[in-house]
Amino acid sequence: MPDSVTLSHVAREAGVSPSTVSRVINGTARVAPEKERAVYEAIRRLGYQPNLIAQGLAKGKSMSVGVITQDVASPYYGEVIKGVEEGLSGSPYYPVFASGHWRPDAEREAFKVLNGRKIDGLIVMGGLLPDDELRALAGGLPTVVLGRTVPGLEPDCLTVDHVQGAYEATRHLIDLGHRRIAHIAGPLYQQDARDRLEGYRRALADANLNFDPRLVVEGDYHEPSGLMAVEALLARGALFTAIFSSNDQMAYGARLALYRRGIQVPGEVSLVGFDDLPGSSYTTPPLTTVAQPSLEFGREAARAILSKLEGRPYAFAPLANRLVVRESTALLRQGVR
Amino acid sequence: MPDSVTLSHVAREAGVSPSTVSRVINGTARVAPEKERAVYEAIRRLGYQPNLIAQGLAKGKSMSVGVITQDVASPYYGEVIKGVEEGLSGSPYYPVFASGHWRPDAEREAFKVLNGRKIDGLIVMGGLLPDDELRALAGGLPTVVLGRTVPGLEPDCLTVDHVQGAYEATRHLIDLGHRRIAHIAGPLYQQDARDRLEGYRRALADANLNFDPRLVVEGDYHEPSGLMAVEALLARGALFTAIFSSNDQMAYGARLALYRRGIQVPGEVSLVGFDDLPGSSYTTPPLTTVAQPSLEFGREAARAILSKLEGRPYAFAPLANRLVVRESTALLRQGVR
DNA sequence: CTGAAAGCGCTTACAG
DNA sequence: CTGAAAGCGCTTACAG
Repeated sequence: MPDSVTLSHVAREAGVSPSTVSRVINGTARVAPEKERAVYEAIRRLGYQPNLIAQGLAKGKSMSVGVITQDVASPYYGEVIKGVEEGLSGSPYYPVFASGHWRPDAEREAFKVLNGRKIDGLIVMGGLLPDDELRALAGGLPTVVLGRTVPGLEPDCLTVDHVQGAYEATRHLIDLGHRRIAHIAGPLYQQDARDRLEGYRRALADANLNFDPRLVVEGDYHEPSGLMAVEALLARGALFTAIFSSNDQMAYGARLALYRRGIQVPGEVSLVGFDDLPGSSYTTPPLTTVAQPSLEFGREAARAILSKLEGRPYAFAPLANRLVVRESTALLRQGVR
Repeated sequence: MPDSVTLSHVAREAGVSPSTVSRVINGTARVAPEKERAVYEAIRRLGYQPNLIAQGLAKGKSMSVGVITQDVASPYYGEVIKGVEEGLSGSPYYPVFASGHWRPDAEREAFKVLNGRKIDGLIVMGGLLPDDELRALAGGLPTVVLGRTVPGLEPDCLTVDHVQGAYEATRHLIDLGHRRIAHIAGPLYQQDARDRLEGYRRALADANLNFDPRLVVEGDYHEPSGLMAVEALLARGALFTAIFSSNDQMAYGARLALYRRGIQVPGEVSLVGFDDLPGSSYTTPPLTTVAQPSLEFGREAARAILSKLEGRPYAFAPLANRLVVRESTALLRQGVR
């Protein structure tokens, strides 16, 4: 932190008191036009920039909002983070990130750090912190929770309906004539993974198709688990003509497993993902998937926290997933498998 | 910022002066064992957490390092950011991110914000800020520049040798028998894109192959431009049996263009990328590419800035790209194209 | 070893 | 409209 020009310097330069300088900067009280001009002039001349740290201490707020994310390098969270960044830009608030790495203790640690930095608000993206701890946090701080619904905290929770998204994906496969549809589930300790499994089951049920547990394998949302899931399915002799993967990354893995086995997509097996990652329109073939409004998700979270910070309650805009049909799904060809 | 327990509360509770509490917290002077114990006890009982903002103001340092990144949601930067995060964790310093979006004015703005937050050090990832501005920044603040070399600032700049990486990629293709190798370049206003083009040219020259400008197309490092590049190549009737793409994302685009035309990879055209994004081992076929040590890149930056913050000079550990041969490249088949 | 005091750079009642 | 003063929560010479 190099020595820098302070408010007092500006005051001296402008021939007014520090209080006055503060007032013109914050527009917090009427100031004589000449003085105002003098202050602005001095600011310009000195290249003065307010010390946000000092401001924070004096005002009792740091003008920052903490964001607990799980993995900055994940393509999905990357988009959400970007949305938060965009949503906050232009406001006086600044995001400060901390990673939970999907470990409750890391999340607690992240919160402690953020708390020490006196954040004014908190955005929690998913995570595994128990509901009651989340409620405690939200009790002490304006909070927005992304991707999970915490009982008692509903108005602060923003989620997208994954059941519906998964339902549509499965329905799409059924409409194409598929009857034996495998599902690569996400880690079932996560709400969204359970929801997507549920959507899959409902679509089957509504089409009078039996749910066959031998057709579902649990993965961990990463590519290798998608590959292993297909291997597992094949190893157990499961018959299927389509796969609904709980996210795109696992679908990539599944795609590769199929490729290695020489199984055509979508010729022999149709494949649907979930998330619509940026790369999914560039897989071969381009992946049919459920698009999540991840950028908008982040923006919406930013808007919500901004409102709350100003003491206004906020009603989330409804956000919906939507199926994007590309080229990895096709009509069931009779006689295959 | 909810009302919280302050140092004075702890002092009162422990029956000592605030100074003493500060001293035991910071281990900044010897304190009588009983008092020390009393203080710790009080801290525990009250759940006290130091206010980093106030500490920052008093100490004249904020214990934070600013990180100017270009795009948080890019898969490549995501990894680097993660590396920085990891490298800083465990230290008392905390990263604060700001995005430059590859626009000099946005970078300036980002720096202003960070400056207002009184960061103690700065990590600049790439970007388009003119060299002299970067030198000015580095003059006022411990700085580490990633991915570009600024004249006069060499000891603060960490780069990987892209010329060498591109050379190896091209060489690999040549070794496979390819003679007509197309190159999809990155945006040539970026140093790394120019370096990779240079590596391509050198490898050709060393193999006594002519450089054919009709075989190179400039893209923008994103998928669509890779697709368009192949279209352009095809449209101009260029003959090639291999493509070296300046990054993986454009290679994905190229792959799709080839797929659409029914051109086999690697049967008819071999394809090499650069970056080794997490998804590249899961494309079909898995992509041969030049692996960048992106995570390590970020960690190294963190180590460097930490050293500098403690006043110790730092010599960067050498970081190298390495070719990862997967399945998108194959021996030239005679008679094709 | 330890406390009282001053100070970090701001803001904000309080007077006028 | 405007200045002097107190205060935000810490740290750190300065005395003792």
